Amino acid sequence: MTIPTDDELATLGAAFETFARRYKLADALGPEKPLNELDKQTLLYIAEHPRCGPTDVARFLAVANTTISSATDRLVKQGLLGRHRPEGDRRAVALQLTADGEARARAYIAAHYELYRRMLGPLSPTERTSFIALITKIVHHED
Amino acid sequence: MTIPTDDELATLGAAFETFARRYKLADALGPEKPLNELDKQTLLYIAEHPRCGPTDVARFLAVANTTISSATDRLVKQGLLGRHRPEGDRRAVALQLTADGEARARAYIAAHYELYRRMLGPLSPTERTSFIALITKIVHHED
DNA sequence: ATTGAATAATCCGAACTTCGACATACTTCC
DNA sequence: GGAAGTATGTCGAAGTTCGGATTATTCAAT
Repeated sequence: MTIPTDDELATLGAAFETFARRYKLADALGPEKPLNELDKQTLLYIAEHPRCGPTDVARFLAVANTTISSATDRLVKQGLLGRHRPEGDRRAVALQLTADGEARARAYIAAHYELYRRMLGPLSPTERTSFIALITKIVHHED
Repeated sequence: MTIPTDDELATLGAAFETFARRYKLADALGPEKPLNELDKQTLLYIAEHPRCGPTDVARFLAVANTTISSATDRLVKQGLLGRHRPEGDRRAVALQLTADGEARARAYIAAHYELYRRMLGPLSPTERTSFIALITKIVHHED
């Protein structure tokens, strides 16, 4: 493999910094008070993994179990999440979003999509396809 | 402007999520205790803007002034940063990294570069150039 | 069947972080 | 000289994360 030049790396780094700074979710979606980052990630994970347990979330987000316990507490308190004891294993807890929680998750996803649209805006359709292909290639590579 | 398809957006979103999760700085650089995110950003900003003031940092990082006050306190306490009263305006404070601070900043930058190298690894030289050009185009666009 | 280890989740308290209100020191502008 | 404005810091309240104990349940092995 040829080695990227320092120049290339510097350009990429500068681009990423601006990227991260500019394309930030404006989390003032409505009258509801915004969730902190962990709670948002938790909400989104549960949206995609209904009836998962706190430990699954903790592993995925790489935080302590007790931290997820706090996060789910906050989400329950805000009426976005329900905790249920499944029949099979009564030690466990199955997390599931309420209707409000689902709506909130959908709103976040919509906001993400809007962000992606803005990102892709400056690119032509060909460039867009190319960009998506390249980043997908980067991500799909195991290392 | 043609509109990106939902499919494209979904692919891009999935890629970004994996991207953010995978390419995360392992901040265990050495025997020193790792800096928290804000302190790291502060360190890097000061590295690039020597003799800047706390308010500059606060504006750039979009946090309260007192928060930067705490962050610089921590950095000073760890011997990475010095505060000086400039002659011109004695209300102000000029922030400047110590030798240790500079070394630490260089280490972070090196770690970033290493990360970028790993990212670009799966791409051919042509693809690499293309990717960097595309992301630069996205970022340079005013919207 | 019983007991002991393993597992899922939570409670509790310590440490840390962020930030708003207020305070302090200095500068600038009449 | 004094009022108003600017740069920064102090202090305390509120919120967050996490390790260590605790509770409840399941599993495994006798």
